[in-house]
Amino acid sequence: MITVDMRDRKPIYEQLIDNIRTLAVQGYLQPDEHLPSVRQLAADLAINPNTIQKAYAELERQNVIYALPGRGNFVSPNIGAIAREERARQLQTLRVQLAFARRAGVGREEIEALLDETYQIPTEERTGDINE
Amino acid sequence: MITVDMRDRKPIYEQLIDNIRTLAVQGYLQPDEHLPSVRQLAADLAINPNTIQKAYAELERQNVIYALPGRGNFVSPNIGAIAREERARQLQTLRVQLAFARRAGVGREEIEALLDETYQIPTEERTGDINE
Amino acid sequence: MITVDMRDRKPIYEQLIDNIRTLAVQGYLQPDEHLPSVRQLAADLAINPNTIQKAYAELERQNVIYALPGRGNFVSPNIGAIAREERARQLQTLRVQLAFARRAGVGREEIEALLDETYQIPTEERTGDINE
Amino acid sequence: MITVDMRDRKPIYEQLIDNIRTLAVQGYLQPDEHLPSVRQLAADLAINPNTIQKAYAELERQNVIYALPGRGNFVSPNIGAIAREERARQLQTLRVQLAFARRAGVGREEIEALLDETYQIPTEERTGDINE
DNA sequence: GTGGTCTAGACCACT
DNA sequence: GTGGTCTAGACCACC
Repeated sequence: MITVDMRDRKPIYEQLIDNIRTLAVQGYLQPDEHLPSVRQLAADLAINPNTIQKAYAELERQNVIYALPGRGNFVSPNIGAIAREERARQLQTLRVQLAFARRAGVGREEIEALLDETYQIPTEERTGDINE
Repeated sequence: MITVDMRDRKPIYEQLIDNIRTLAVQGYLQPDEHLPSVRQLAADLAINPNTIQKAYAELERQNVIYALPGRGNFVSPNIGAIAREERARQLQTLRVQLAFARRAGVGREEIEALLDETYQIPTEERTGDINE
Repeated sequence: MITVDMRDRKPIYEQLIDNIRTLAVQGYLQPDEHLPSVRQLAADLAINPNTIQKAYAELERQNVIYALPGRGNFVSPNIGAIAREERARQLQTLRVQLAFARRAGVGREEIEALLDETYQIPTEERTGDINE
Repeated sequence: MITVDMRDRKPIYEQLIDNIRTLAVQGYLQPDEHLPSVRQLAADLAINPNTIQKAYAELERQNVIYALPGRGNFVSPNIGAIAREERARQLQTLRVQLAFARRAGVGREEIEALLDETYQIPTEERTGDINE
């Protein structure tokens, strides 16, 4: 689901880019899937069509989508490879950052806590065995 | 204990910087503690004094140690505060990087594996007690 | 023009750092301008390449220049912003120091004299036109 | 005249120290001159006597004044020498700072402007010749 | 060719 | 003894 948060200080077109990119990279969008048209999405989100166009243009530049003039915008057929590259890069960066954090004296428990925070596991699920 | 690995492609002086910085930041070195002299450490590690000097100079620039010419090199008295700032900065960077990794589709299990790798839990301990 | 004074008690590499930094900050060096190679400058100034290398390394750490291994050393493209920040910082420090000096009983005439000394106005120019 | 500014974020006893030190160093107080008693000054400034005492104690430690128990506090007979040392030190520091500022690209006119600001010459006095 | 690292050996100023 | 600077000469990886 594509959404935007007007109160967020991040520009709307950046929210759109991150949003669609994440959906594509995480496999929620299929290769060559037809994306909503600029006008349609602008109407749905009550946003200026120019903003949508700006986001689509940047996504095309990133090879995440491609445009067929007069037909619409589609998810790149290479989206799988792009996703794999992105994953590998983030994983490598994370490996390095973990080493830095450990060297700075950060304990494993603290990182586990960050993980809980990042993956947003509600307290009920985590401590569910109390009531089972 | 200060050591260097000649086979490591990382420069010796960088190994020394990271090594001593970690010792100081993790509390193994006391504030104002007297470090081995340039010549002494060079002899102990079978390394040229210039290389030790290069490492000590950079550590002084980072405010991790301070030098009294004619007296020796000493752990900075502010080392505690420096360590805390470093920890906070690395933790914040890690939080951001974890969010990026998750958005790229990295699963929590993969990060747990990286954690095992980072904190160097021997394979025996990690898998042994599960099914035995 | 980059020069060094062997008779000066200030270390050669510090002279080089100050010298090049001043040239860059005052706009005599263009962003991304190619600096003399380590060996070339060493030959020109009749100085050991290691000393040049030490100066270049510190300038890179200060973000005044950047190195492309195998290509050479270049003036930082951000040199303009770096110069502006430096100027503002020095001006503020000077403002504080002037207040201290005045409180210590230093008169304005003495500071004017220091200014003449600092900006090296030849005696002829300074006194000549007053009574002539 | 000894004054304090309650709204200033600088501690009152530091204001007192700077204030009295400046008066002594600038020659407004004579060697061996009798300073107001702790109680008298406390009453005049509507300040706790302990604060006055703390300031007098620090000034005695700096050899700016000396205390005769039961008699009172007096300006040090060496105040002249102390003032000269202080002046010389501030002048030297200023000389160095001026060199730094010049190297950062600060022009002489800017420093002249700072001087006007520091020595607080009202515009009327400076441009007095307009109405003379 | 370039920057970057390391070694060996020397000298200085300071404690 | 200590840190700090400098030289001379070598080797590596990269372009």
